[in-house]
Amino acid sequence: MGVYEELQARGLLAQLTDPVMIREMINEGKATFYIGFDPTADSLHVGHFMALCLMKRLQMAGNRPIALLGGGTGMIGDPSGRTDSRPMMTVETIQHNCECFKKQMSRFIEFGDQPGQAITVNNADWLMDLNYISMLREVGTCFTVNEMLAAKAYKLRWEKGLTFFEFNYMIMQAYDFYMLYQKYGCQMQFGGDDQWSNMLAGRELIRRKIPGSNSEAMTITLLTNSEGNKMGKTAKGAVWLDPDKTSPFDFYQYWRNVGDADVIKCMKLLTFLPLEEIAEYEKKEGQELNAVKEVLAYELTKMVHGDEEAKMAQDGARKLFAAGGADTADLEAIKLDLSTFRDEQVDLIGALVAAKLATNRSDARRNIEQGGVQVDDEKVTDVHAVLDKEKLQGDGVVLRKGKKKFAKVVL
RNA sequence: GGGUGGUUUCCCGAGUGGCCAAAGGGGACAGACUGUAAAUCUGCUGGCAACGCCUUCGGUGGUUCGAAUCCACCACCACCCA
Repeated sequence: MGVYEELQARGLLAQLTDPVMIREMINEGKATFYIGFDPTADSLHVGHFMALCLMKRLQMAGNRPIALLGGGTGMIGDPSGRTDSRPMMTVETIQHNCECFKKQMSRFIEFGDQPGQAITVNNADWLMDLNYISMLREVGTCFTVNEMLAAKAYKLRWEKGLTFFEFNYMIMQAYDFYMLYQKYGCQMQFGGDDQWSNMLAGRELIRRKIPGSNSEAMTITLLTNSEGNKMGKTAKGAVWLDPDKTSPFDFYQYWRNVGDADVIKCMKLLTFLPLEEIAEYEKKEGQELNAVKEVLAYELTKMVHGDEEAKMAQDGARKLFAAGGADTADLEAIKLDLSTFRDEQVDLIGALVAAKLATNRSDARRNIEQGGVQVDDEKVTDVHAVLDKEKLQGDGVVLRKGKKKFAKVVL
């Protein structure tokens, strides 16, 4: 089975310009391809991770990846598939984010000068110095506004408006492909499915500028759950790959808690587990799926944070959610500052806030009133409850809010 | 450049002088049921030393016993016409 077939079997392929051609190119393992990453934040997230995995898969098949950092396109911001325009970033932020991306990427992809090794390029190198008039004459003539407006990716913007500024994004990305084609013989561009319009524009540009040229584009499925919503997002924001932004434990938990309907899909799309193994998991039903979710969470955490962190996250989670009560012995204790409490009394409300289990005192009070708070496995419903000082000075007290939030506090 | 409409709590969105900490929905959080899932049902959702007090309805100033609501100016946004 070639890479192409593997990708297909995993359900990764979304849209392709020429399936036969692409299949031949990537299976043979001699292709040079690129994937673009705009530095929209100081850490990669799950969506990027999928793209990196694709890179890795293709690299393992012998192809040469180019990771394109969008130091130039980041100056604009891709409006594709978005309802709102992106906030404008300063040059410093963009540079900083590019650095962060680079660092994280090198954990997954092998970069270097040897054949088969990946390279990074930054489109700021050619986009920033473009001259408006010569750009219009050189590239602007290759596109009609009619065509550009027809792009599905802008549909969401009909209501809220699309600025001319953002409208140009497509041209910039097209220009990237054109540049990489010339400089590196890069014949293929891959990316998320929301990039399709932009990728086609690039292909179009190459076709018009370079007679006899041939370039292809392919998109991979966006990671959505069974309800059609984007995965990798929580109420607090994205699930980041940076351990300082999303701890390995939270990362693990995110995948441990995916819906039943999404486990197998995630496994196929995100892990490198062999398809035969996944086929076995696919037979599981109901409660048995919990074991499959553990495998998924472990695998992903291992890839992103390493073996050790993955084991720790798994152990921690198992202990916390063990039947017959949580094992909280290993919880890291949070030291309380007595001077922040009144009358030298550690009230439960204050302790919950100090342990960050509640955002403020009102929130803590509500949770207590609703029976969501436990102190050392005892439900407490008295909002005026005070914690035992001797215990606090000894082993500490374990606070629990809801089913999944624990904290240990000591004095 | 001209015209019209708008800016409300995390988001959407009601509210056009007191009964407004502000309907309804979404989301979040908690409870029940469970499998650390989903669905469903219930509660809850500005803050505080909490049957009370304090701060909020784009900004500033004003009218009034009383303003999210009325007036003036400013800022921003949307749509239509050019």
